[in-house]
Amino acid sequence: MYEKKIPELLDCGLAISVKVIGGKWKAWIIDCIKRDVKRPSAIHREMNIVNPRIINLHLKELEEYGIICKKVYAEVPARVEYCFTPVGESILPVIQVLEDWGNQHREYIQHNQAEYREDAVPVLR
Amino acid sequence: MYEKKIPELLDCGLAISVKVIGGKWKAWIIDCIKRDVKRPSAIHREMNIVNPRIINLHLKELEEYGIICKKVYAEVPARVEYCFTPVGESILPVIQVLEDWGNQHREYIQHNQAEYREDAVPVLR
DNA sequence: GGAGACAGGGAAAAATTTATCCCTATAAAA
DNA sequence: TTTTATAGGGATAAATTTTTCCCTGTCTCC
Repeated sequence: MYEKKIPELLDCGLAISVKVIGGKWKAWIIDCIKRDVKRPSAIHREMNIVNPRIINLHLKELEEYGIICKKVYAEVPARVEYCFTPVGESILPVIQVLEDWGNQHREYIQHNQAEYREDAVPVLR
Repeated sequence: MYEKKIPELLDCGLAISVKVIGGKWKAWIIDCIKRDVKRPSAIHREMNIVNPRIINLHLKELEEYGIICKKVYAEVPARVEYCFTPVGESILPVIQVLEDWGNQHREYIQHNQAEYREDAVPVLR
């Protein structure tokens, strides 16, 4: 387990939010659970381009934050399911807002970035 | 300038949004500009715990995405100001949503994380 | 002339996150 | 008995982001 050398600044609400949903694959994972793909193996199957190890790390992180809840059933082989906590439910509409904004401006942003040239910045008088 | 070795996946809107606001200090920078702290030197003064170099990198990134617009005035010494583009304006309420959610659940999340213990996960029958 | 404010960036190191590889272990099915 | 599915993690490497250090200039003020 990696130990941070520089303490995080979590004084602002946005830092908290970004910490929760900012990981590379967290959004996808959350989306899986939202669609009832809630067992580790099922999530791994759907997110087959992502290393399962990473998915597990993200799941554990979300669990630590209290966004998702891990249920271990006493079956053999063990069955595990993740579901949202109430706070986890409450972040879903927030994610939807981000999703919508991103979809609405994807082209603009990608176009800008592709076309960007330092020398194009105009000098005003 | 660092060149990515693995192409980004920007197929989902959330990935776009996180890309735009996900940098370590972007939120603070955006907040500065929102409060009319828009000159590099002024931003550097306010964000004095952050290395100016980093702030400049983030500013350039936001400019590339078309979130902020750089104005260079033909004065000596050169005066530079950043302001929002229309798309930049449109992300402000999104950030507010994140800010609000984070503030609302900061304690819960930090408490959970502090208390988290693997062995506390119950086994269901 | 020297100090400080202004805007900016290269090179390299450090920190952090993500990825790969290869293990453990149990039980059902082939 | 070997394979497959389940869940999971250690060690290490690679990729990425963030940080530090130290430069370049111009102009104003003392």
